[in-house]
Amino acid sequence: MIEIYLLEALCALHDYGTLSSAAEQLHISQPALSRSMRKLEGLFGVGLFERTKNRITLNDTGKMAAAMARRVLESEEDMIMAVRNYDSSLHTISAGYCTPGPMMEMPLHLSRLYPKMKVSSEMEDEKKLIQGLKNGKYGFIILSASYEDEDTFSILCGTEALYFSLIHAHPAALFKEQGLTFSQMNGETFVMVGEIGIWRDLTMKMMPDSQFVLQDSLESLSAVINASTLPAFATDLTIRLFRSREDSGRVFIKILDPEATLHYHCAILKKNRERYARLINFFENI
Amino acid sequence: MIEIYLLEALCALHDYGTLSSAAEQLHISQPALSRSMRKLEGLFGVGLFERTKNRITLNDTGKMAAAMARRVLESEEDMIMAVRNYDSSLHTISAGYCTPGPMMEMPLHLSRLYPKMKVSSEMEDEKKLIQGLKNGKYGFIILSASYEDEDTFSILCGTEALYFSLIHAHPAALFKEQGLTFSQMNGETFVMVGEIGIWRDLTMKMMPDSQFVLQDSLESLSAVINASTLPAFATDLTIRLFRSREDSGRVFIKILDPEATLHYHCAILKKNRERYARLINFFENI
DNA sequence: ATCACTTACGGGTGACGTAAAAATC
DNA sequence: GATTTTTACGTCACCCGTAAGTGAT
Repeated sequence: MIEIYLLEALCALHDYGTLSSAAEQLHISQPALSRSMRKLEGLFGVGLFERTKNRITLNDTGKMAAAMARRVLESEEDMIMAVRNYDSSLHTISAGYCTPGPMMEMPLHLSRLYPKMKVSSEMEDEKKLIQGLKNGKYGFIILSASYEDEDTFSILCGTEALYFSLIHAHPAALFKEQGLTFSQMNGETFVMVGEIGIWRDLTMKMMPDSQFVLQDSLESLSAVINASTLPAFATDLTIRLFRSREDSGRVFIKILDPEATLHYHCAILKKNRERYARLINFFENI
Repeated sequence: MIEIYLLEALCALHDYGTLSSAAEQLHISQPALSRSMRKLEGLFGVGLFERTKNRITLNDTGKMAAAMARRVLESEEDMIMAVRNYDSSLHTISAGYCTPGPMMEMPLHLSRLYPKMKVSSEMEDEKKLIQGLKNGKYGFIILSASYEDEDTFSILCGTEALYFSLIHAHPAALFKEQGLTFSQMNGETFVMVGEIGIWRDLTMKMMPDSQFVLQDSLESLSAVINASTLPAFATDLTIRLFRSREDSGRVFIKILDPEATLHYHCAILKKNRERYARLINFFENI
């Protein structure tokens, strides 16, 4: 068989036209490349070059061989990447989420449950999550409702309750103990992160008269929240995760509407039940 | 990049299951193969094997890598064959013929006109010849009639006249000087080769009441002809080519019908006119 | 004179084989 | 004890680089 380095050399010669420049490109000496080309002709058993005394050019066969060699090189490159990706996929748990809360929380649990696995997280709308679960993109997905079909089962895996985040001076801050409803705050202007999954549709639907100032990321959000007096949102989960960072002058008031509490369900393909046994067991013992 | 010999080693291990038997198959020592597999893992940057103390097996990634490696090897093999075939095609003149006469005669001329070229000859019906000319299978074709279209031109390149070949004792042998017509021999039984292209359709059409004893090859035909008293066929061309071999007791009588003389035309793609200039010139000077 | 390819020669990397050890069946 | 893999070590092939030579621009 013909070794790869010879094919690479042939392609380099095809690309750069002369032995010298191709050799430079390949980081080898020019005589070495000259020898390789001779060797290549021997292995093919076919003439590939027109040689004059101080010039070597690819003949028709040589050009054709270079073109085909490039395809072989590409196919090898593809193979290497495919193998690496496959190996990587065997060592990573890919999860899809409908909201940022679980997406922030789950990797902590996963890295404890599967110490040797890498974790990859992604937020998408629920339709794409289900699609990705079925085509293998995700190992499991976190939805806001149960999902079952012939290939798929799901289990309840937690809840997340929405809160208003208000400055103490806000009139509604008085409702701290008793809670508020969406309708009571309808019409106010809120600060909100763009990437909050289904929360966004929910709040817009429940408070159709409100305006929402969107922020790109959680970082800029907390800056704006701290600097502004506008109401914002939090959830029990984010309050717990970030409480230590900033108790700074905001009061969190539970939203009483049942829609304000999401019941998360983890959906997994039935054929993968075994692989995610530890995760399932973890959810069942919450 | 990963060299081919490593991929071959991986595939051998996949096929034979153990290092020892794979090494034997590859004609290398077993430790050498062991090292190669370690090197391969290094190059992929990925584990490919499950190793116990005295057993090595491909893991999932390894099996997948072996499968993909095999495809790379096949693609390289294909490339090598394609290059060799392409080179060969550049150095051979492929011709298609409608009858055996020119097919026997032309290679002699061709090897003189194109001393460095190989010659490949084939007999087919005229429809397939034209098809083959257009798709590049043939460099030129010899037809029994002129053929011209937007891509193709043809030139008259010779004639071949059909003769009856009779034993001297045959009554019709008396017509030696004056010739015979198909109708005069219609009804007789002839010995005939199977592979004579359009001659066969012609004789059957012109002598619908005759029977034709078919022989596989020219060799068996001449044996049968010599041993038998049945009439047979010859042409000016075959008489000239084989006369030296056997003047043996047969008389050749020209067939007078105009259909018995074929006017051969050589068809060539217009784009190849330059390439076949010597051949065209040869035909024009006959 | 410079550039480009080839030939010639010496050196080093690395792939190989042999031998031996370790472990499993 | 037979088989299989790994480790260790010495050898050899082969690919490489330097240097010199030839011919063309």
